[in-house]
Amino acid sequence: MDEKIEQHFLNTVFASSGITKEELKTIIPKYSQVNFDKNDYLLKEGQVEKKYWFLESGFIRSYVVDTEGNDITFNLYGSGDVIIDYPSIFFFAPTRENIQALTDCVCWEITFEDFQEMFNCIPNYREQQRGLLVGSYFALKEHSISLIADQAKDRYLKLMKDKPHIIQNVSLKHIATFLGITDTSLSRIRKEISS
Amino acid sequence: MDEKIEQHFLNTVFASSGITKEELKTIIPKYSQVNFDKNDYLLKEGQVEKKYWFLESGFIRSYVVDTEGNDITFNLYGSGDVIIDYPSIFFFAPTRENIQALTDCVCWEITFEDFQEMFNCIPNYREQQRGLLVGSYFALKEHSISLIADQAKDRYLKLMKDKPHIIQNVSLKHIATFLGITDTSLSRIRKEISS
DNA sequence: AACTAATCTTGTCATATGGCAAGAAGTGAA
DNA sequence: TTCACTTCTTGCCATATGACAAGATTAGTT
Repeated sequence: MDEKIEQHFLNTVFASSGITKEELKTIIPKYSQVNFDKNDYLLKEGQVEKKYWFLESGFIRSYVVDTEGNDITFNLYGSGDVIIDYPSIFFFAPTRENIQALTDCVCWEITFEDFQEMFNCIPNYREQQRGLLVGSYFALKEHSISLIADQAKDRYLKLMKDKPHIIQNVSLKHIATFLGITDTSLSRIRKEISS
Repeated sequence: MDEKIEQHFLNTVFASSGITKEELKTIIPKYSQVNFDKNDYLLKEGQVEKKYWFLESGFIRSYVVDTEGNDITFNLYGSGDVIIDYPSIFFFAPTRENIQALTDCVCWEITFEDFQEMFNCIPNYREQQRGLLVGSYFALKEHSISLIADQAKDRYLKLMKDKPHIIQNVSLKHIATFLGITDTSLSRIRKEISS
């Protein structure tokens, strides 16, 4: 059992937090592994999310379709990322996002109930989760600011720096809408950078 | 006492929900009136928000200063809006926003503790708050999508439709950064629309 | 009223990005 | 392999928006 926990993907997730090995024995069993095939949906618009996920391997994107029918990538996820839709999970609201696997994926799922219970009872877990969730919220906020303040090229360079594995594994058109530009423009930006 | 409650600004806020008069007698006393002068800060970057507000009258903006020193308006608030910073209040994280009164303001403040207690104990309150908070979160999300998918002119028209009082009372430069454009461009958009 | 500062408008020009379409390259299926 | 399909690149041109600077207008202060 101990060895099993030590090898566990979630062990690496919780590694740099103050969570003890004893606590891990309580925490890790609350997570269950879920595998998604390429193109599977984790969540579809209108559903209520009652759980959230850690992505161990694979790539996932969330997107919305706006009133004019544009498919816009709202977020891109790679190994180690948390996949969560806040209003859905915290306020039981039907989501407006679609979350879809871009490749085969291995995820670790936890229900909101289990999350809440541990959040209340295990201070180290609380601290770790707090940091994680805040981080993921801020990333979205900063991306939104970047759409206003930065050039497309700078946004691309930032993404390259922060999430190189995304750049290498997600198709250009999805990255483009995430960055708020067309695939044509992104292709040109790539060319410019490579020279 | 009853009359006092009926005239109350918060009464109008809760009016269209299923909240009963009896419940209002519990709820309203948890809110306290706070007045801000023009230019006062409700929250400064780095602080932890332990409460949130309803804005009865006046105008407020939240902004961030990005790495290049640009002042970017993140949100604009008018009468009836909720002023809240999610990660700060739900995860006790230091905020990255500055929230500042643009005019003298009358606000109604509630602590997170009181909010939580009533959220748990009063189902009608829970429903009402859920709708409110989800709405305010979605508005930000849709704004972010609009920055990608829509022309600046369309964003302006949308704001004009949704929050005409903001257009009329907030300075052009703040509206411009909120819409993700320069004040020069917004001035031209206004001219174009008026003709 | 007079003065200063802030806000808004307008002109000229530069440039980032989009729209469209053709071709190239890569991918998957039979 | 071959064929269809998607993805990516590239060219040409249009256009939305920005940068900068000069006035005009408005608001705030003494």
